[in-house]
This record gives sequence, C-alpha cells and structure tokens, in this order.
Amino acid sequence: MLDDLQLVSDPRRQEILRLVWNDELPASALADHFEDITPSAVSQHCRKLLDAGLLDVRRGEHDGRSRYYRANKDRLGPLAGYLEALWRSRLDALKHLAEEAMNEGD
Amino acid sequence: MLDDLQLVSDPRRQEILRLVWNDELPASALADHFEDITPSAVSQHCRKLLDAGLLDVRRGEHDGRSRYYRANKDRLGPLAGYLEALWRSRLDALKHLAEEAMNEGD
DNA sequence: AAACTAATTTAGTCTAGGCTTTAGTATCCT
DNA sequence: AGGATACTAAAGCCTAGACTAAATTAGTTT
Repeated sequence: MLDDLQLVSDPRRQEILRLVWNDELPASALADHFEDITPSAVSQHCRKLLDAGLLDVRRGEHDGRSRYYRANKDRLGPLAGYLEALWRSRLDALKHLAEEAMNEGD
Repeated sequence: MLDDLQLVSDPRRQEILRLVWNDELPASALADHFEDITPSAVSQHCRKLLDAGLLDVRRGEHDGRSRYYRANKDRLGPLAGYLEALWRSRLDALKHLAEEAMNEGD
C-alpha cells in the first residue's frame, strides 16, 4: 500500500528503525520505548516495515516467544543515508539547545 | 505541520517537484499535468511546499497573473539525491517494461 | 495439560490531511 | 470602468491509516 518513502516518513517508524539500526531488539524493548502507544501499535508498524523488507526478524534462540527485529539497511538504499543524516542533525540540534541552556545564567 | 520528509513522501508533491526540478513552470502547466485533481488541489500542494521552502515562486514578467514555480533543490539536502535516484529508477523500470514488450512476439 | 508469557491479528474508532466547491484577490484587456 | 483570466484562500467533506481493546497464536513452564 505505502511505498518505502511513505513508510519512512512516519516519525514512529523512523524511531523504530533508529532503535534497531545497529543491533537487533526484541519487540518488548521497542514497545517499552514508546510510552504513549500500545505494544499493538508498535507491532503494526513493525509489520508494515517487515512487509516492505525494511526490517528483518527472527525468533529468540533461548526463548522462542521473543521476536528480534533489526533494520535492513541495504534495502533502504539512499534513504539509509538520509535517515542517518536526520538523526545526526537532531543530535546537533539538541547539543545546541543544551549549550544555550548552559549559557542561560550570563 | 508536516516536515520535509512527510511533504516529499506524497506522490503528487513528488511529481510537482519533478516537473519544476530544472525549469520553472506556471501553475497552469502544473494544473494541466494532473487530470484527476483540480487546479485548486495542485495549488494547495504548492503552498505546502512553498511554506517549507522546498519551492520558489515568482510572478510572470509579461503577465503578472501567472505564477512560476521552481524547486529549491538546495533546501532539500540529501532528499534531492533520493528523488533523482527515484525518478531514474522509475525510468529504468519503464525501459525494462518497454524492452519486454518489444520481445513479446518471439 | 493448564496456566502463563510474548507478540500478533482482528475489528472497529478517530483524526490528519487531500480533495472539491465556493468565494476572493490580483492582473490584464478593451 | 467592466469583464476576463490566473491563481489562491476558506470551508467543509471524505478516506487512508494510526490507534486501542479484545481475541488469537505460538512458545514456555510447572
């Protein structure tokens, strides 16, 4: 239904991708990360990313109930670079805010 | 309201950007391009892109009624590259389809 | 095999935003 | 000036898709 770009344009899905960018995480960890939506909502986002091939999943080795997600960077092509740049720029923005806050008392 | 990525993820707006990527075009030309939506809808898309700074506009020199739009590539950053890659890949896809069609009668 | 745990699926609600319609602004032409 | 043209703004309709809650699946433990 939604193409890659539309999928990646959703802020929740961006955050999910960021969380599983370098290391896999179980669905529970993803669910815990979002305090304002239910695990079901997170699972539904994962499913869409999975269907598009932007995420990989496997069952846990010692607990087959857990499902571990990981980003499929290759499949994202040039969008991978865009997302990384986006996250970097947000870090920079935060850093600048922090610096401004530090200088408040001048 | 919508950030750059969400704006660019809309297929209509992608198409608008493509049309004014290298040359400016009057709103009428953009409107004519979309047969299934009204000029008003196109204008509203342009307004959003304009507000985000992804489009520039100027009035016509000889007819001040016309408004000429042009993409602001610089403002798009890494997304510019992504869009160009997207359009190239679609051209490739079309080319392959055409080649297959050529070989139908074998 | 019953109870428990992890996660997903299904069914249905709600809202953002894309669209049409209508009305308005600015410019040009005779 | 009055009318035509090019486009936009405002108001409201409508649907895709994000969300919740409940039911379901699959795996584990006792």
